[in-house]
Amino acid sequence: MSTPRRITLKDLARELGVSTATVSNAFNRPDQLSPALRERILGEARRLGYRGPDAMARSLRTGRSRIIAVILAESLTYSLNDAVASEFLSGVAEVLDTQGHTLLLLSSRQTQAQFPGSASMADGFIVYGLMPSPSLLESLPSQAALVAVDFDIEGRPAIHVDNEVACQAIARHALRMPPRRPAIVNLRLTAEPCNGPITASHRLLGAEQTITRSRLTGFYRALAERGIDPAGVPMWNIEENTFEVCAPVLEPILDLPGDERPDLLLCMSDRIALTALTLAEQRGLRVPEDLRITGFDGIAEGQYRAPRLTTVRQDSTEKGRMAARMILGLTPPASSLLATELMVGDSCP
Amino acid sequence: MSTPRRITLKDLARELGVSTATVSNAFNRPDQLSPALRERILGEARRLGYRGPDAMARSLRTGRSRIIAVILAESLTYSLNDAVASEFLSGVAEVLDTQGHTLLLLSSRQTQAQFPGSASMADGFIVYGLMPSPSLLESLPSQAALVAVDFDIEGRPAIHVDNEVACQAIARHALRMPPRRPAIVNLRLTAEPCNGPITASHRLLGAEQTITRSRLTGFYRALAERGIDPAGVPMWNIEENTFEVCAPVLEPILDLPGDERPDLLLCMSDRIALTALTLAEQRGLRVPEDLRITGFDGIAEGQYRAPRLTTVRQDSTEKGRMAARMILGLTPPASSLLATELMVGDSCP
DNA sequence: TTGTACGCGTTATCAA
DNA sequence: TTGATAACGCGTACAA
Repeated sequence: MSTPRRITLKDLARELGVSTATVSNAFNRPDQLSPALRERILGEARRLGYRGPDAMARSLRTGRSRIIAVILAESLTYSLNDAVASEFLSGVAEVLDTQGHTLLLLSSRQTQAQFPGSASMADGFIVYGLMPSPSLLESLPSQAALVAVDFDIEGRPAIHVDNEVACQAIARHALRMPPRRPAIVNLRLTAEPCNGPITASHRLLGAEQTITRSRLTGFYRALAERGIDPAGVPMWNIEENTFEVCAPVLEPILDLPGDERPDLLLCMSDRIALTALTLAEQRGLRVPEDLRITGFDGIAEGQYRAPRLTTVRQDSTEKGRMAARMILGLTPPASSLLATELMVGDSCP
Repeated sequence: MSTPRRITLKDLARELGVSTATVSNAFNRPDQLSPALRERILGEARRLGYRGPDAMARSLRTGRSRIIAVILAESLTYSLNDAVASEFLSGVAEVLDTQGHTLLLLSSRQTQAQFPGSASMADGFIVYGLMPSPSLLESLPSQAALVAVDFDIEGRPAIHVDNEVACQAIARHALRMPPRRPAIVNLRLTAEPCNGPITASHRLLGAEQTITRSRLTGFYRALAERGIDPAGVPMWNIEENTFEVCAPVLEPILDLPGDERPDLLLCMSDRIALTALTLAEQRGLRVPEDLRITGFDGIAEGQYRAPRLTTVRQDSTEKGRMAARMILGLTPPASSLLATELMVGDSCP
């Protein structure tokens, strides 16, 4: 018995009595050979069960894999369950699909110190949400295309949302009705991990490290405009944008006696705001009468419920599309800023 | 100026005056050379900026890419925003990560008739949710590892949840309090796409084509046990598990006059059930007093709200882990069945 | 313990 | 329009 080896382009060429170059052309450049010969080659290929040029060999030869990698800041488990990250990926996938490219998912939070070797096959990298550790970044092919999203990498194009303007706008809206006790719930803002109140002893991350710092600046501007001293507004911090992590931070706030409890919660994400909403409902607090709540993101879950969430919508899908177009060279690699949209719902009319 | 060509293993070997085999071994088989030499090689590699063996060349040589592809039934846009699919992917990613493998995302619903060529680089394929078209399946490398999830592919291992038993259990629970007008809301059950009532003229898909057929069988068994003729229970069908598609189907049901409106809705997914819950609340219907609702899946969104959803929890994450272990050969390739858990919430106490 | 030499399957170049 | 041939960068028998 001969070994049932997989059939290759070379086998096919030998079988047909033509050169490998011609077979290759039959698959890749139809204009380079006569239609008749091409037909004969394709027919024989089908007959012999040859599926076309091997992807790995082609990649080695051409130096391109037609794979684009997205490097997510959080674990895949978190990112895949997060509406904002998921929408972003949708946008990326949409463009890649139409361009015959394929999507590889990577995470900065992984068990290994380096990316798996297979990661470096990608033709380009979209880095989402957070600067990976320098060593991770080093392990990427140095000349690969790279686009940063929601943060900056020196010398690379970045895609941002105008966080500061957006937060100033939503805070302005909320402050049109003066709150007695406004409060801010931040997301990953402290230098050291912290789930709870932010005190004077906490150092905050800089604007180049986290988008939420820009959001806070927006809130502060609006507060100052209304003559409210931002320093007097109590703040809390949350490390992970999930119900499980948000709830224990928010519960004590809502359980404060009525004359200490905030009557306006400016939240840095819809997940935080929705968690607050759920917990408020469980406690019989009326929204917006007893408590007004604003979010950030504009995720579906906040809009398909009653009361609808007042929030700022960022078009994560479009952000993904932009990143993908840029990484594929469909768009010149230049940093850009996406606009946001204030969405007035029922949680803060 | 010489071209700044990327440095290769061969360059490194020449530079050091050792053979390529030795350099290769320094990276891949530390035991095959003296520690001293290995140190020298690794050091020089760092100095010259050599990042280790090229992934494509290695893949061509070894025939393995350390990439595992997941083929999703729906579009990536849908799948990434669906809690059940996302959890499944989390489970897959978790195992792949610990094994130094990488995750490629593919969808059966794409613009092209064939998968992009890069898809065939994957060492294995996890096919999730639905049989892809035969031509798509054909375009996969014939000898690649393959695992089906939530449906069957002849001659391949499959991973299932016990849909029938689960649905019989939850219907049994619901029917302990006899409903006056029970109804069933199905998901992708009709042979022809249908968003609305299912009539006698509709053909239904078979159990080998869709898991929801098994779910229906479970409901029917429980109904028959209670002496209710399943044929008399009105059914609706929904094609896509999103709020946008569910709502227009459910609204007319909830808008029926009180003496025609169902008082028990057996839903085939949590998304359907949650949409019904939201719409019911908007209409001032009391749940569970006026309307009892059950779901399927056990997604977080249904448990972190009031009233909590009565549902069946399937462990999608574990399903993903199993699929990944099997595709990596950590587990023998054999079909298996996951247990589910009845979760009694407030929507149908 | 280290080196030689071949082949993995393809595409690009150049010549016919 | 087609063919011959040299890379692409690496892994691994096998020999030394």
